[in-house]
Amino acid sequence: MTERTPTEAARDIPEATVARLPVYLRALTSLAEAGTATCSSEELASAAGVNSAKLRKDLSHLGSYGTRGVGYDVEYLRYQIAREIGVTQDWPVVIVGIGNLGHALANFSGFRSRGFRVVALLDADPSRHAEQVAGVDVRPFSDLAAIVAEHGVAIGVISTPAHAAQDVADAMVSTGIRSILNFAPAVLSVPDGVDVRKVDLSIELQILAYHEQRKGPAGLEGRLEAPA
Amino acid sequence: MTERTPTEAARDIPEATVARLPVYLRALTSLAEAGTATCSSEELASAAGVNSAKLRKDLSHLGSYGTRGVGYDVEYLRYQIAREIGVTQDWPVVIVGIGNLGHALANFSGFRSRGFRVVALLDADPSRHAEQVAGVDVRPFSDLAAIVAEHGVAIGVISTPAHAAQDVADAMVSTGIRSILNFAPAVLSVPDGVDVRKVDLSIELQILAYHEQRKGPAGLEGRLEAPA
DNA sequence: AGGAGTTTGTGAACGCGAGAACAAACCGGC
DNA sequence: GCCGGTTTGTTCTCGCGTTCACAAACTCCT
Repeated sequence: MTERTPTEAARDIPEATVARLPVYLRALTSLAEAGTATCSSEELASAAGVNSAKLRKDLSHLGSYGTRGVGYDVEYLRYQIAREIGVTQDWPVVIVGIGNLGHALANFSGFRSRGFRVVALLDADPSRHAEQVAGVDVRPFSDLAAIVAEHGVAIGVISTPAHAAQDVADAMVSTGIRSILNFAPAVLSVPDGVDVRKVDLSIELQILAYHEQRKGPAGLEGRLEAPA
Repeated sequence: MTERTPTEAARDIPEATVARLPVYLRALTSLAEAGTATCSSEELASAAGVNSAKLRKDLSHLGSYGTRGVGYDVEYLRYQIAREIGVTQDWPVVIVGIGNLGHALANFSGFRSRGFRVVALLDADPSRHAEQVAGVDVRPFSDLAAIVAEHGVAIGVISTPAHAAQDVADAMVSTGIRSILNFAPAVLSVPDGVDVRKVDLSIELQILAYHEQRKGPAGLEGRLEAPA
C-alpha cells in the first residue's frame, strides 16, 4: 500500500475517483452501443449520474484524453479507463459458498462482460459437489490452493454464512489471493496488503430505514392518501 | 431533506456515521449472544473493525449512552442504536425482479432478523407467477400499487435487468415508495425526497481489480512460487 | 473520604473531496 | 490569418470526516 513500482507512472488516483471510474466505463459502453462517437463532459456526466465538474476532475487524474472545444472520443476514452482499471483482460475469480447468493453470483452475466471470469465454485458441503452451476462444477473447498495456483487467481469472492467467512478468508490469503469481495455479514481481519471490500445487504437497507424514519411518520407529501 | 419535525431531537447525524451504525449494531448483537454484558469502546471498535476514537465520536452523536471509567452496557446501547436507525419494528419491503438475485434476496434470512419483512415478490414475467419463493407468492408487477397501499410499504428493492430498472423505479415512486435499494447496473433518476442506494457487484470487483493491478504484476511477496 | 487508575466524550488540527470559476486550447467561418 | 464560440483541464475555496489529545467523570481500593 505504500510503495509502487517506480518504473510506471505511479500517479495515485484518489480513492473516490477510482470508485467512480467503473461508472464512467459503463456509461461510455452504453453510449458506444447507442452509436455515439463523441461526447462532452456534460453528456457523459449526465449518463453517469454525476456533476460535470467532478467528471472532468476525475478524468484529469488519468491524463488529458479529451479535446478542448470538442469533448471526448467515446471509444478512446473507454479504452483508457478500462486500461487504467485493469479490465482490458479478464481476471480469474473464485467464488466460495454456493448458497442462494453464490448461485446468483455464478449466474451473473455482468461479471463476464466486465472483465471477470469465474474459474471455480467452491463449497465445503460435499452434497453440493455433484452440482453444476452456470456451466462450472462445484468443487470441494480443499481444492482452493490448487485452483488458485492453476489459474493465477488473485480475486476471491466469499458468499458463505458469516461464521465461515473468516476461515475462508484466511485460506484465501494463504494461497496468495490479495483481493477479497465479502458478502458475508462479518468483519474480516486480513494482513496488510490484502484488500477487502464488503457488500452487506442488511446494512444498505438499514441505512435506508434510518432516512425513511426521519422523513416522516407516514406518506405525507407526493401521494394522495385516503384517511384510513 | 431540509426540515424535520421540530418536536423531536432533530439532531442530524453525519452520513458517514449513519453508515456505520448498522455495523455497530451487529457487533453488539454478536457480543450479546456471546454473553458479554459490558464492553469498552476499544472492544466494540475492534469487533466492528474501526478505530476506537471514531466509534466514540460516532456514538456521541446519538447521546451519552456510556459510563466513563466503565464502558457501554451492551444490551442498552444495542437498543439505542436500533431505535435510532429505526429497526425496533419491522419494515415491510417489496422485491421486484425475481431472477437469480431476486431469489437469493427473497431467501436471505438476514433481512428478517435485522428489521425487515419481505411482503411481496413481483415480476413482470407471467411464467413466474406460479412460483412461490421463500414462502411468498410471486405476483404480477401490476399489483405493486395495491400491495404498497395494503402493507404500507416504504422501501423497495430492484433486482431486475438494467433496462427495466428505471420503469420499476418510476412505478415505485408513483405508489409512494421513497426509499429504493437498486441492484440493477443502471443510473436511476428519481425526484427529490426519494433515496436511492446502489449495490453494484461489477463495480466492486472492478475497484478491487484496479488495486490488484497496482500491487504488482504477479504474486511477489507472501507466497512461495515455483517458476513456471 | 481520598487518591490512583480507567474510560468516555469532545475540542482542535489536519487532510481529502466537492463544487465553482476561470484560463488555456481547439474548431469553424470569414 | 484572425475572431467568436465551445469545451476541457486546473486552481481555489469550502465543508465534511478522521484522528489526536485531553479534560471530565466514574470505580475501586485503602
